[in-house]
Amino acid sequence: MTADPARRSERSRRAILDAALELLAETGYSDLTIEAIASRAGVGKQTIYRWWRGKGAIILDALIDATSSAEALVLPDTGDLEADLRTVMRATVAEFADPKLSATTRALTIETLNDEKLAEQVRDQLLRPQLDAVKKRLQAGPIRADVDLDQAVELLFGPLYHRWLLRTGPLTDEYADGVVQLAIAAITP
Amino acid sequence: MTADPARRSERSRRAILDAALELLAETGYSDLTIEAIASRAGVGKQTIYRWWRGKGAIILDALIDATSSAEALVLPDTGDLEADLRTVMRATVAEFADPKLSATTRALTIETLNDEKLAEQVRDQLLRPQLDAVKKRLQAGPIRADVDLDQAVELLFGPLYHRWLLRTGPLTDEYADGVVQLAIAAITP
Amino acid sequence: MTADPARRSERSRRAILDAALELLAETGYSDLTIEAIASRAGVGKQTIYRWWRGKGAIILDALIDATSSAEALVLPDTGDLEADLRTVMRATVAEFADPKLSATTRALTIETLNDEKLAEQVRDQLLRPQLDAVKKRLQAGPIRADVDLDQAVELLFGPLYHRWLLRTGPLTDEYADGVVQLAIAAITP
Amino acid sequence: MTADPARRSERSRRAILDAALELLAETGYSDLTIEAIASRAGVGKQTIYRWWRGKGAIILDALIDATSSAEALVLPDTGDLEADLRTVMRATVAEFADPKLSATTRALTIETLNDEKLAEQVRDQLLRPQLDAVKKRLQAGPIRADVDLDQAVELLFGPLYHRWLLRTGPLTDEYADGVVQLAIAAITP
DNA sequence: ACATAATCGAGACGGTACGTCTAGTCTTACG
DNA sequence: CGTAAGACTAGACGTACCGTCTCGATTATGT
Repeated sequence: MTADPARRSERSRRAILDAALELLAETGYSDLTIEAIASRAGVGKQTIYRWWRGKGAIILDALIDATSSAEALVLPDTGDLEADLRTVMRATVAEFADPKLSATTRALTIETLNDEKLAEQVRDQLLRPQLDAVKKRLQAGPIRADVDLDQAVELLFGPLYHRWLLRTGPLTDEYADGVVQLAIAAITP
Repeated sequence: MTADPARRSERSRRAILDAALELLAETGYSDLTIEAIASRAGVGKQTIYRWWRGKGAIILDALIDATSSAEALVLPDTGDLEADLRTVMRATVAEFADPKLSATTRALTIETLNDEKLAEQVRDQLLRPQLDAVKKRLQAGPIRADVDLDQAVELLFGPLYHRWLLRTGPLTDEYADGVVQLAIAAITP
Repeated sequence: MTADPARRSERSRRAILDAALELLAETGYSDLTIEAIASRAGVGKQTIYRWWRGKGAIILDALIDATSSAEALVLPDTGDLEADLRTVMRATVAEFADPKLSATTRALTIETLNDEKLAEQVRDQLLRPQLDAVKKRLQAGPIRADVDLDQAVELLFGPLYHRWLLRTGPLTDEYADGVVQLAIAAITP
Repeated sequence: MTADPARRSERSRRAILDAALELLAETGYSDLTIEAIASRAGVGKQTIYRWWRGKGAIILDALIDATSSAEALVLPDTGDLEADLRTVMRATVAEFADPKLSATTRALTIETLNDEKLAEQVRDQLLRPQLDAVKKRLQAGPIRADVDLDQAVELLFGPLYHRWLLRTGPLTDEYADGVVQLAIAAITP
C-alpha cells in the first residue's frame, strides 16, 4: 500500500525541492500551493502526496537538503568565548535578516505549530545540531561549573527569536552583542 | 464608504467574538474558518468582513476583549527581585501550559508572521503591557546601572518563548526558575 | 441547506447551458468536462454543482431549453397518413444525421444508462412529447381499431433508433420511407 | 514494436477477461476501472494496455468469449412463423430483463457510441449473427416477396431496443408478442 | 412620527486550492 | 522478451472556503 522508496525518482524529488524553495522565495509561504510546486517541478500532484504529508514536510526536506551540504557545525574556538559567541549570534541575526532564509524559517515555524510530528523533525534535524554546536563551545570556554548548558544556550538564542518573532525591537548586530554580553555576565565566574 | 461604528450591532460583535473563541478551542486555529464563525454566531459573513480584516484581527479582538477585564498589569514588589521575577515567569509558563490559552496565543503568533499590521497590534496591545510591567519592576529592583532594560526583559522572556515555540525541552517551573537565576546573575551587580 | 431558486442567477444559467452545448459540439461528449464548462461560462464550479447533478443533467436542461422554443409539437394532418408519417420519420433521420444534434442525443443516451432519475426526465420531458404527437396523428388517420397506439409508435421509431445506435445499416430517407411503408401495412385495415 | 501474440500469456488473458466480467457485474460499467481489473486479475496494467485499447475492447472480448460457446445460432422452424418469432423475441426480452446480462450489453452499447472501431466489432461479431439467424427464418417462412428482410428484422428488434434503451414502457413478453403480431401483419401477404 | 439610510441575516456568486482518483506511459526486477 | 508491480505525468473530480456581491428585513436616527 505504501510507497517503495527504492523505486523513487530522484529526478522528481530534486525538482520538487527546488521548485518549493524557489516559489517560497517568490511568493511567500501562505501563497505557496502544492499545485504550484507540482506545476513548476513538472510533476504530478500525486507524486508529492505520495512522499510528503504537506507543505511543511516539503519545506523541511528542502531545508535539510540545502543545509546538509553546508559548513560543518563546529564553532571556532579562538580562546575568547565572548568573541566566539558574538560571531555565532551575528550570523544568526544575518540569517533572520535574509528575506529568503527568513521566509523559509517562518514557513516551517508556522507549520510546526499545527503539526507535532513535523515539530519534532525540525527540532531534531535542523535546530538541535545548531544548538549543540554552541553548547560544545560553551563547554570549552571558561564558564561557571553550576551552569546548565542547555539553559545557557537558550539564554543566547531565546532573545533573538523573541525579537524576530514578536518584533519588539530592531534585530541588529548590536542587539546580538548586547545579548552575548549579558549572557557572558550570567555564566562566567 | 467605510462603516459607521455608531450604528454597529453590539449583539453581533459579541456573538462573533464568542463564536471565534469557542471554535478556536474546538478545532484549532488552522481549521477555523470565517464561514464557521459566521454560522455559529448566526451572522452574515459580510458583517464580519465589514468590521475585521481577517481571522487574525478577530482573534486579536477576542483576546483583548477576554484579557481586558483581567488583573492590573503591575508586578508586586516584595523587595526580593529574584522572587518577584520567578512569580511572573512561572505565571507565563502556566499560561503556555494551559492548552486553551496556548492555542489562542499560538494562533495569533502564526497570523503575526504573515501580517505586519496585525503584528503591530499584538505587540502593542497585548505584549507590550506585560513586558513593560516587568521592565518597571526591574527598574525598581537592584540592578547594574549599565544594563539595557529592554534587553533584560527579553533575556527573561526569550528563552521561554524559544522553548514554547520550538519545543526544545520541557517548559516547567524549574526551567523558569533557572532562567530567572541566570538573568539575575547577568543584571545584578 | 438546499439552494434557493429565487436567488438564482439567470445570467449564469444561460452561460452554462450555452457553454455546455458549444463544448459538446466541439469536443464530443466524453471529452466534455465540468471544469471546461465552468471555465468557458466564466462561472465557478460550485455554481454548476449547486444546480445540477452532473453532466447529464446539464445537457438535458440545455436540450430542453433549446427545443422548448421550437415548433409546436403537433403533426400536420394532410389526410394522407403515410405521407405525414414519412415527413416525421425523415425529420428524425435528419436529426440523427446532424452531428451537433446527434452528439447531444448520444450524450444524453449515455448518461441515461447510469442514471435512472435522468432517464425519467429525458423520457417524460423530451421523448414523450414527440412520441405523443405521432400518436395523436395515428389516432386521426385511418388505422385498425385493435392496434395499440403505443406499440405502433415504437414500430416506427424503434427501427430508426436501432440503426442509429447499432449502425446496422445506412440511416437514410429511403430507410425511413421503408419503415413507414411496413408500419402502414401493419396498422391499416 | 507491436506485441508478439505468440508469446502472450493465456493465463493472464483469462484472468483479465474473468475479472472484467466479475467487476462489471459488481460495480456497473462506469465505475469499472482498468486498475481494478488489473488488480483483481493479478496482472500488471501494462499487460492490459498491451493487448487491448480500453475498457470497451476488454468487455467485448469478454462477452464474445462468454457467448462463443453458447447455442448454435439457428432458429427453429416449426412452420408457424409467428410462433417462432415470438420465441426469439421473448428470449431477447428475457436477456434484457436479466440485470447482469443487461448491464453488460448496456456497457458495450455505451462504449459503442464513442468508439467507431468498437462499434464495428460489436455489430459484426455479436449482433449480426443473431440478426442473421432471424433473417434466415424469415426467408423460409411465408412472407410477401417485396419485403426487405433487413428492414423486417429491424422492425422486430427495433421496438425492443427502443423500449430497453429509453424505458418508454414495460419490456414484457406481452409487448414482444404485440410487436411480433404487428410485424407479421406488415410482412405477410 | 416618519422617512431614509446603513446594518443586518442569508446565501449565491466567481475563484482557487485542496486531496483523491484514474488514465495511460515508463521503469525495474524476475523468470 | 513478457510479465507483475507500481511510480510516473497529467488532469478531472467534487468539496471547502475565500472575499465580494446582491437581496429583503430590521434598526436607529435626525428632521
